[in-house]
Amino acid sequence: MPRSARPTPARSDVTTRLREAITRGQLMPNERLVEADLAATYGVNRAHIRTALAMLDQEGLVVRERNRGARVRAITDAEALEIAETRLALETMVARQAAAKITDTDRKALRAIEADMRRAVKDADDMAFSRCNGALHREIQRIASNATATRILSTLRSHLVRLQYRVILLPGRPQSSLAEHQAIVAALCANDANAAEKAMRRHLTSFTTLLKQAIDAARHGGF
Amino acid sequence: MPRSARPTPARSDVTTRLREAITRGQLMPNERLVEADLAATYGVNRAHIRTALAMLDQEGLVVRERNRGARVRAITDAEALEIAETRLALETMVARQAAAKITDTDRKALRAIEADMRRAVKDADDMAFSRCNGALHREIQRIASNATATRILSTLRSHLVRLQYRVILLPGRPQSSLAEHQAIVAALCANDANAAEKAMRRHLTSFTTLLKQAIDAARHGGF
DNA sequence: GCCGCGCAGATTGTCAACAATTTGGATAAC
DNA sequence: GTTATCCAAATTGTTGACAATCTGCGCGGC
Repeated sequence: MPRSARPTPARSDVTTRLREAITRGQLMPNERLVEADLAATYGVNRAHIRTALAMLDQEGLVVRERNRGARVRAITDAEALEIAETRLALETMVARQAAAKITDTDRKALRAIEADMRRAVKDADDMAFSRCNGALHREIQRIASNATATRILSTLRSHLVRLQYRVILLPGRPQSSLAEHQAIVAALCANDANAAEKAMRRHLTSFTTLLKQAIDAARHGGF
Repeated sequence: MPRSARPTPARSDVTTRLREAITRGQLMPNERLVEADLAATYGVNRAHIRTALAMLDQEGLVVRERNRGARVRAITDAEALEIAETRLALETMVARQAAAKITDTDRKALRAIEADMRRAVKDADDMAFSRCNGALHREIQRIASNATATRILSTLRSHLVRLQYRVILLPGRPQSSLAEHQAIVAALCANDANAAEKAMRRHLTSFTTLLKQAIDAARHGGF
C-alpha cells in the first residue's frame, strides 16, 4: 500500500515540533501554552499535546502548575550560567574521550568542518559560522560516542541556543572562536587527550565569560 | 473543608512511585509495563500511567515502542560506565562550586554526616554507610546550589543505584571510601576548590574503576 | 515435521464528552 | 473610590469507549 496520503502526517512527534518552537523563540518565555490551541495549531489531539508537555516539563523547557496549565519556562540569568558551566564540564570530558577514540575518517570530518568554519569567518557569515560551530561540537560528541553525555548536552543546548547569539555577535568573536576551535581539532587529530580537554576548556571558558558579560551588559544597559 | 478523605490520595505523582519501583529493582529490566496493569496497581487512570511513562521515557528509565508498549530500560555495561564517567565530570564541578560557596552552617552539616559515616564503617553497617554516602553527595550538591547539575545528577543516580551495591559490598571498600570522603570534606571546609575537585575526582575515579572491575568480574565469572 | 495463514485475545492509540478548577470581570456594599 | 463577592467563560483534569495494532496459537497444506 502506497503511503501517499499518510494517515498521520508526522504527528508522531509533536514533542519535537514544540521543542523547536520554544528553542527558536517562536514561543516566548512565560507564554501560556493552552492545550486546545496547540492541538489546533499542530493538528493533533489534546492527548498528544498533553504528553508532549509532560516530556518537555521533564526536560525543563516548560513548567506546569496543576489546574493552571503549562508555560514556557523562563530561565534566569543565574541559571543560564549554571547551564553554561555544566556544559563546560561535560564537553571537556567528551573532548578527552573523543581524543582517545578518533579514527582517520573522523579526522577528515573534523577538518572539513574546520574548513567550512574558516570560510564562514572570512565571509563574515554569522549564520554559517553558527551552523559550523554546532556541527563541530556535535561531531566531537559523535566521535566520543558517549550517548549519555550527548543526550544531556543536547538538552542543555536547547536552553542555550537563544542566548548563544548574543555571544556570537560580539565583535571579534568569530575570529577568536575559530582559533579556539582549531586548537581543539589539532589536539583531537593528534590523539592528545590532555590537550583536547584543555583546548575545549579554554574555548568554553571564554564562551561562558562572554555570556556572563553579555548578561551583565543586558542587565545594566538596555535590558 | 477538612481533607480527611482526600480525593486524590497522592495520586499526583505516579511518576515518582514508578521511578522508585524501577530504581529499587521491583520492576526488572526489560519487564513489560502494561498500562492497564499499572493503572490498577497504583489505583489511577490509564492516562496518568501514560504521562508517567512518557516522562520516564524522557528520563531514560523506560523505552517505548509504538504500539508495543513500554518496558524498563536495561542499561548495558558500556552505558553504566558512561554514566559513571558523566557523573564524575559533573560532581567534580559541583565540588569546586561547593568549595567556593560553603558557609559555617554547611561545614557543620558536612561534618555531621562524616561522623555518621565513620560510625557506620565502625559498625560495619553497609546500609547505613550507603545512606550516608548518598546524604553526603546530596549535601555537597545543595551547597553548590547548581540546580541544573543537581537535577542531572539525580537522574544519573537513579540509573546507578542498582549497580552501586556491587561496589559498596566489595571487601575493604567502606574503609577506603570513608577516607576519600574525609578528604573531600576537609577540602570543602578549607574553601580549597582545587583540592575539593581533586579529592572528588579521586573518589569517583576509584568508584568507576571498581565498577568496571565488578562488571568484568560479572561477565567472566558467575554473572 | 515444518512453514505459512489467519483468527482471537491482549494491548496500545485515539478521541470526545464531561467534571473540576481557575480566572477575569461585573456587580454590589461600604 | 475601594473592596468583597459572585458568576460566567476559559482551561485543565478525568473518564470511558472505540479503533488500530500487535502477539501467540491453532489449523491446514506440503
